[in-house]
Amino acid sequence: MGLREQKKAETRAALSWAAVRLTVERGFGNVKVEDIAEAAGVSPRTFNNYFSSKGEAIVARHLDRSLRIAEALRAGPEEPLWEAITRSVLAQFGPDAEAAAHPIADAAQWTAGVRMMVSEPALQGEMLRAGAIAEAEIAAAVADRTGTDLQQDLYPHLVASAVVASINTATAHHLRTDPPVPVSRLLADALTRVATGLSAP
Amino acid sequence: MGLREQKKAETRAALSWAAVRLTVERGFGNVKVEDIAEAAGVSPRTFNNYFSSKGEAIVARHLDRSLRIAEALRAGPEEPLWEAITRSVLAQFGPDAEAAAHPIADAAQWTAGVRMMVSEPALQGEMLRAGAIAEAEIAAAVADRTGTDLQQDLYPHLVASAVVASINTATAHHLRTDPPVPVSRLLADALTRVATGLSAP
DNA sequence: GCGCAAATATGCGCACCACGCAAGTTTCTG
DNA sequence: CAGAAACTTGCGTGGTGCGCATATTTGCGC
Repeated sequence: MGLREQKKAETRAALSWAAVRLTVERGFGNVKVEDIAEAAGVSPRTFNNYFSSKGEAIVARHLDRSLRIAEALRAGPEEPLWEAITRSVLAQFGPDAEAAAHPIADAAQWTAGVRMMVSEPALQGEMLRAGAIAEAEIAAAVADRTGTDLQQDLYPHLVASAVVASINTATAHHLRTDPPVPVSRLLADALTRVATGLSAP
Repeated sequence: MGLREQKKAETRAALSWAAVRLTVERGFGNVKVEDIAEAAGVSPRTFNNYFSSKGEAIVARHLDRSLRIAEALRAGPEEPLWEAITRSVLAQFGPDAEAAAHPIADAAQWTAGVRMMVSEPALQGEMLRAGAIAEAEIAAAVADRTGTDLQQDLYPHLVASAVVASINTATAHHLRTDPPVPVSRLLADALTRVATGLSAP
């Protein structure tokens, strides 16, 4: 990667991280793009060269992580579909390498801020949209694995949307529970249930 | 219903319908709030008393329909869960009584406009958010039927999100196919697959 | 019928936002 | 090292969401 793309990726990451941090700390409505740009050491106008809205910046990390699921699905070995899916999903929700770069001082306060953030209507839409974008990639990967056709068959899209729905549900439940249940446990449970027909417990 | 609520519902419906029609005809970016308000015979400021954004107005009918699924689920007879779900969902996508009130002149042109509309990023988020709102109601209805706990159990949320995902996937596939496959057929297929474990076809 | 309280519609104003355009500045390439 | 390409920045504009004050309409008790 050249110096150019390097700096670009750094600026993007800095903007996205600043957007998340400030939103969690102050609330969505109390953060101006100007603040985010300043925190990332860049002009306000530049912000919109990277993201077309505050919400997009905040959700960028979630989107990246979701897209990595599709990557992992393509890269993995031959194995039954739902094993591959479970492996690919859990790999993105394990011990987070990024977490080390942004240490959280007060975990409880951070969680409270995150709860505020995800309850913001404007961000809910953006978050779900990120999932939908990843869903398209996942559907393509599933089509490859199963020999189905994206244009003609409902199946790969259905699987992909069920996977994304499982992720959304598991993370939402994680934020709902107190004390918090680990996301990986909830994810594994959700995917297993979906893969076996969602019969009443 | 008193005269007051009556008029309110009418205004709301008029605004939402105007928003959809104008957006389908001209494209999202070429419709101003002012236009929608004018088409509904109301002041621009009043628009924001009903909806807090253009997107919300456009998606209102979709939201209402989705909420009716939860209603139907509560109202229905005792029967196996997935039978009840399928019945409740299909009831909202049958011969549309609303369609009679708003006859479409050129079906092909309308479909093209709808395709433009759903490809608008801002509206995708709003659409998905409407689904998420209905999802909460559906989850509650499922919890009732299955004796599970919304706060503690993942199951009702998982079922609800899978149902909403099925609807989204089926309608998206409907818009993708040419000639169009009936939505009801796609919906029934999707729900059946989800209820039986999404094994490869 | 009648008048009062509550709900609703409207006008006005403000802060913010997304984005096009036209420089200025940095990085890549031969 | 020079020219091209990519990126950043400042400025201006149209549009939006919403708080606040006011006028109008509706519902309700008498």
